[in-house]
Amino acid sequence: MKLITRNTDYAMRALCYIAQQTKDSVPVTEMVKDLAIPRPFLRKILQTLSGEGMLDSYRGQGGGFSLSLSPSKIFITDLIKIFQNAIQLNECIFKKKMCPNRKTCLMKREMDSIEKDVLLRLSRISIASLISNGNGKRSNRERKEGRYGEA
Amino acid sequence: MKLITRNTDYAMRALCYIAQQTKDSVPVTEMVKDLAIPRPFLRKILQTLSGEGMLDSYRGQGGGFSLSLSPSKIFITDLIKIFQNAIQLNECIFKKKMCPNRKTCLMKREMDSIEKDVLLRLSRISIASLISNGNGKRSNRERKEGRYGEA
DNA sequence: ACAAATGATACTATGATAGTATCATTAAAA
DNA sequence: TTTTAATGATACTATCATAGTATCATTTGT
Repeated sequence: MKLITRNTDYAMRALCYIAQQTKDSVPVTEMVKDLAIPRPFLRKILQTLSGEGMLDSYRGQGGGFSLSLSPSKIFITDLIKIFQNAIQLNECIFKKKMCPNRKTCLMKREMDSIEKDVLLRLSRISIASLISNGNGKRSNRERKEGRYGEA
Repeated sequence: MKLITRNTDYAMRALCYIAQQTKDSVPVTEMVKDLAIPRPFLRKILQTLSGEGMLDSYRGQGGGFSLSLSPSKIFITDLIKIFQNAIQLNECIFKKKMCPNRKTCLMKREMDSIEKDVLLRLSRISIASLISNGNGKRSNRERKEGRYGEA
């Protein structure tokens, strides 16, 4: 019963990471050093994000990836849509077989409502809201301390 | 991204079914006729429910299963606990690596909160609330109409 | 030319979920 | 007392989404 898969998880981390860099573009090699993500997997994920228009990519030496959108305009639900087939918590498990005296069974109604609520809440979490100072750039102090603190 | 697995789903249906019968005990053979669940799978599920103290079982000819508890005291979260290892929607995916300037990252806080809310809501759905008249017994009219209506 | 990057794409591995199979035991009924 | 219809226990197999790997082609700065 997981809400977020690795794909989505890693994508979030990578986007946060890129958002926090000052460079024009960030190569995979650099991300792999800081984020604990297998290189080929991360590569695939970034390619997907690039294909989906969330990242701009630059080939060749000195190339890498940069955000196509402002960190405040990238939401977790966007990533879930890309990496997790269905955002469907239920699929009318009773298929009209149960709850004979109701137009729509309580189960389905509740599940639909829960799902709607979960998605609404996830849709409010942006990349910007996940990084420290919220402006998408990492402060010098943060950069100097290296990696991400254990706090 | 499923909240409810087949195990849980089938268990719910079976419990609803049993709750709606007037007999003292309901054999698998009978359930299989009405519910669209593979017999050996349903058997396994019922055995589990029996082992967990949610069903009483009677062996031998004329045997079967009956509810150990009132339908109003059996909740979906009970079944999820039995059949779905973790009721955990997230597992602190950032593992303290992100959100350097916060004691607890927004992501984790939000996910925990969402999870709590989902579970609270699921914990309110009882077997009784899923069956038509709520008293755990099927009316004669309902029984006569056979199966479960498409309404 | 070389090195360092992404693009495209096919492949493998793992694990949870889903489902099957079989033999043993019980108990009512013929 | 034998048969039959039920559950108990338990081991096995199948499927599928998730997770991850591998490789060759292309681009581009030095």
